[in-house]
Amino acid sequence: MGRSTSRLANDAWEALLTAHAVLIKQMAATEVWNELSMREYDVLYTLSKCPEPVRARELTRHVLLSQPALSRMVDRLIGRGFIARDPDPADGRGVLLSLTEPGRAIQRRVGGRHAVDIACLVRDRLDPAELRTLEELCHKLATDDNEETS
Amino acid sequence: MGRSTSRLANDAWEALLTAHAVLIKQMAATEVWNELSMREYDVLYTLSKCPEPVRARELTRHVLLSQPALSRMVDRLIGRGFIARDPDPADGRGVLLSLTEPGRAIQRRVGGRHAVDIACLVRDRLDPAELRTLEELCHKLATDDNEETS
DNA sequence: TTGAGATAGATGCAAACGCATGGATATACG
DNA sequence: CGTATATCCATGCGTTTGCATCTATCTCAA
Repeated sequence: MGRSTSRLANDAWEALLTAHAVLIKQMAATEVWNELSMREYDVLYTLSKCPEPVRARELTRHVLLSQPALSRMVDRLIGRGFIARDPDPADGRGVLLSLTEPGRAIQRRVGGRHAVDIACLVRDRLDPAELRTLEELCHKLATDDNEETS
Repeated sequence: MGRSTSRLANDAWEALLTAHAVLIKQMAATEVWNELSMREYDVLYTLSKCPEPVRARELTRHVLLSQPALSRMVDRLIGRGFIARDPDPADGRGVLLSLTEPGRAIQRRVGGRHAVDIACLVRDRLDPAELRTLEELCHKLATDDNEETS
């Protein structure tokens, strides 16, 4: 008590930032990322959760990359045969991105190994109830107010 | 209920990752970063919390940058007059980094504006009790087990 | 229908990154 | 004391990033 709401918000954000940095560093140190960098995995993982092909613009919103950076990363992932890019029949400007079978396979393989690391790093520090609470709070935090009306 | 602990851990981590990405993107879109990029601010902010000069190695641990990337960022920040680099009298290999007065000034200025953004983005979504809980859970998460014995 | 403005994605280019490595100093051990 | 090994930071180099900009397409109003 005594801390203003603003101070509380900043302290919580800094704690989240620190937790993110610490865990990312520890995860980056594992042997999981030999065939796929974390950023590349992030793109494939996001795609893997989309039942249908997605617009590149949509992907940019969910991945921490600028639009040109994503565009070129897509080029590279296409070159490696992991994703496909097709014109959007509903919008001549847009492209639709989707995982190929090899792309889905490598995402599953890397994702499986990564999930083990996550569990090892997180399980020792938070119990199930805390994990659920953290998940709920982060979901609230991630609520994009401009996205609700869609 | 029904989700295994591993599943819980992965879901919580994904939620944290998403919250981080969403908020970072929204913060990056503000006018705060004209004179200092977020990564540069991160370095200056970390330095600002150190009462004494810090070793570069120590800074690398707290900032999400590789050692060479930090080394060069330090070069640039020195060139702009924001930080100072001196040899460590206790260890001929090491360097000690510290904020200069202009560096402290710009960190305070940018930090002040940034804090307003943080408060605006976070306050609407979590109440004070939730903020405190989130901070506590993130602190637990960030506990580096290899750092306790120092 | 057409012309102005908005939006999607690609590309040129300089800046910044990570990996591998090098030179210098500290530490451990015979 | 001397040599092997580890640690710290800087630098070479190829890759990736972000900013600005370009082209193409869509939207909407006159």
